[in-house]
Amino acid sequence: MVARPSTPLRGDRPAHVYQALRALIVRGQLAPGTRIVETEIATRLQVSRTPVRGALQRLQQEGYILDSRTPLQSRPTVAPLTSDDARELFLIVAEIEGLAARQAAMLPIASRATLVANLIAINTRFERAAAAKKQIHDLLYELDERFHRTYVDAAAGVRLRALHDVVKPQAERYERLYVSLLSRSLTTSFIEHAAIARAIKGGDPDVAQRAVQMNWRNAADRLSKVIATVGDRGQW
Amino acid sequence: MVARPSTPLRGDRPAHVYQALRALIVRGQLAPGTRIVETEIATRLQVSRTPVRGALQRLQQEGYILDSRTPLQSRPTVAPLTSDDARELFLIVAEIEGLAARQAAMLPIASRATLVANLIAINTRFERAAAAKKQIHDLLYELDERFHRTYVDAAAGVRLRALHDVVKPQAERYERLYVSLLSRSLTTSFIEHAAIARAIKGGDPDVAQRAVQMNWRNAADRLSKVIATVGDRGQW
DNA sequence: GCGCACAAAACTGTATACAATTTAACTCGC
DNA sequence: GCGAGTTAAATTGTATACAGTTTTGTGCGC
Repeated sequence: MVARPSTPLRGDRPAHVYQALRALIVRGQLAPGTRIVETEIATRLQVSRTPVRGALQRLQQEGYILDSRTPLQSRPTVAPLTSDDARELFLIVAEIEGLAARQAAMLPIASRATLVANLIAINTRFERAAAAKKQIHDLLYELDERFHRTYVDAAAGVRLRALHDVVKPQAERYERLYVSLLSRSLTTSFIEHAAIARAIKGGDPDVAQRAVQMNWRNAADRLSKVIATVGDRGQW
Repeated sequence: MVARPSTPLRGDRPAHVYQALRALIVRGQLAPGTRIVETEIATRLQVSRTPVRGALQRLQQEGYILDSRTPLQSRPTVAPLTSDDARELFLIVAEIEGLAARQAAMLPIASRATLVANLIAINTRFERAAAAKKQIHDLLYELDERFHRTYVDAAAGVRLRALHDVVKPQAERYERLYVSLLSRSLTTSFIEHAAIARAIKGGDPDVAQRAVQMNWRNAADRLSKVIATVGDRGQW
């Protein structure tokens, strides 16, 4: 009897709008700088403005949307992608995941062994994908992401994981945009991942934390250089 | 002509509700575990449910409010205060402020000198307040908070500062609750602060970062022990 | 043709009405 | 008296109406 089966259920509408919009922003279909209009989104997604409003507030708080305030009024736009922002974001991820790795290294020996085995397995696939003649960017991204998520999920508490869930996807905006430009440095990534796995296995919190920080700080350097070359997006 | 001069202006209502509720939660007037009802708050603050809704969503995302989900429904309650949560929260603050200190140590020498002078000045007042016969808890808290905020504001970028603004106030819930129990360890805090200032002055990022992390990790240890003794609040 | 003034349209903030669903209360039977 | 079932109250999710602002468009004077 329902008009369209895809209509989100009561209670899921805000989440639905949130995910739809976030996907559009992360994948670049909503370009940086684009103005966002509540009514337009509401119409397109077949819901009222109320759930849209909730989703927009969340996106804004998480940093996907900015208030481009003219004199004294808020007008939401898609956040731009800049070299400075990329660097800062990656450094923050370095700390969050570094803390997770630190706690992973303090896990009891049994769970640590399982975790390390998983990490090595993922990294092996990562190596193969990076060495392939024809690199599949989506796969490479997916494996890198999964590697990091594995030890975060294994060791982080609720708060740290929540923070990770909010911050990490924003790095995806940059990673997806520049993954083709960064594929050269994937061998380095593989080596750094191996170091992380070794450190967690060794059980030294400081070493594990530093290994992760190193990985992300290097990525921050590489990425911000690339962006500075190619030029910022959504900023003029 | 307006009924009450205190009525918030158009556009400020959600922020107003947010701050009012957050203050109530942080100061413990809204006890952990308390059920939060939209209509009740709307009535009390003389606004409609719409701005209340926005404020609640934000509070929830930031961790002040939880969804105590019965079968499949969301029912917001004030988040409990537990030993585990305190520890995790403080460890996260350690990383965020550690990163800020790291970047403070990389500031140009001139701004660094000013910053360090400010830090030392604040810490001197802190020492005096801690040594006073009759400790004023509010003042001690305020000085500690200002010490850390000083180098964060001086060195952190927009993203890191935003993160700090969201995470740090939550630590306040614990600090205020247990400040009387922790006042014994204030001398230690003074020494740790001095170490932080020295490290930033020295210009070594790693040392500065570690000094801050040490400060917060120690605080995490002390606090979680105290809580474990006294017992968790809002959890049963 | 250019700029300024005014009017119209668009958009957001807020309030409120309505619907769906959960929670509480109450009654009836045992 | 106690429990199950049923009904009433409360609460949230959603939509929509309305008001205040900002933006856009248009025409007039110069």
